[in-house]
Amino acid sequence: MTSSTLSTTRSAEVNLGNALEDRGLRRTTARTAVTDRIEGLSDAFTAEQLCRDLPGVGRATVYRTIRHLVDAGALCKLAILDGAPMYSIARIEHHHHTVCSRCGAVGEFRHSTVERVMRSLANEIAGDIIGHRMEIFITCNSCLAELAAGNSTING
Amino acid sequence: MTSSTLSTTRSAEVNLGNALEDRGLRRTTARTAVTDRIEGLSDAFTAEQLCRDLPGVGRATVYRTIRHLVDAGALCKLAILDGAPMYSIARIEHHHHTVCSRCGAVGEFRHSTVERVMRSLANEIAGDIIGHRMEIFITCNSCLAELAAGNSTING
DNA sequence: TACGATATTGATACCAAGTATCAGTAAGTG
DNA sequence: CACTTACTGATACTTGGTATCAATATCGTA
Repeated sequence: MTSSTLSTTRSAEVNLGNALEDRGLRRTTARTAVTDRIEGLSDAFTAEQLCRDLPGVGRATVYRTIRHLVDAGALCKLAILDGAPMYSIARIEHHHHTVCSRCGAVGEFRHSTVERVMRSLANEIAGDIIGHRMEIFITCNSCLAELAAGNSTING
Repeated sequence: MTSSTLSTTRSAEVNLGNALEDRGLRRTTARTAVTDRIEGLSDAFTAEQLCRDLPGVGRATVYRTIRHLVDAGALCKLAILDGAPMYSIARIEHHHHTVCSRCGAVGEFRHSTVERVMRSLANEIAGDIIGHRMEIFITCNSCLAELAAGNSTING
């Protein structure tokens, strides 16, 4: 649903099929079904969700394709505290995620200060920094709107 | 093994048993075994690890106790990208984690700039920020030392 | 365009992590 | 001590994901 307002650089150049081909993988109908589906999604997704959406493609193939895409750097894998990992198309080179804790919508953002902080932390951390991950938990705008509009949808 | 050099505020006041009692839970032998074991660990751990260490305590009880401790805020749960979530005693009020991607050692650190960045991000993110998580992936000092010392241990 | 080596598929079985169930047991109370 | 209630843990189950492997699709080449 809502994605972060900033840095939603939805570059048209994202092509998951090419990402696979670039790794020497064949362009098969099953893989195309998976990549097309992913490209059609606006939000982050789980592997199981994709399996449900593509009953014609075997579970193993869905999982394998996702793994290839992650290896290719075309998808990024998000560790979710409770529940299965989620994946989102890596449209932005290095970025972080917002996760709405009400509806689960995931957005991407980039903030140069975060990178600067990382560099300054290098002096204080024992060991070599090889990467980082940051997730910001939010209540997204559409959820805030729903909540403001009389909580009509929350009675489950 | 190695934990981050900074902010290892190993305050003696940490008592997981009390944390459970404060929530109205009984102080049973099984729970005491679990909390004692956790307090004896210097590193973050997984639930399965704890089960192996405590063959006298049922799996269900280990998992239940961990869940209670997390709910009580006495343990923090770390989402690991590949593998089971890890837990560490929440010694520091708000902190982040370093995870050695070679040996898995988890350290804690706190950095005021991170918090300041969060506040500045509030203006740029669509929605209400309700929390964040940051993990820094490192190669820890002891792994660096091992690597430097002729890679003798890496042949598995 | 047909051939054939090779990559891919997907049904199945499997594994690991974690939860629900529930009869039996332990804690705490009077 | 008796009794209520919380807790335990063996078991069975669920979920997320991977290994296997015979059958099949791809794609470079003749």
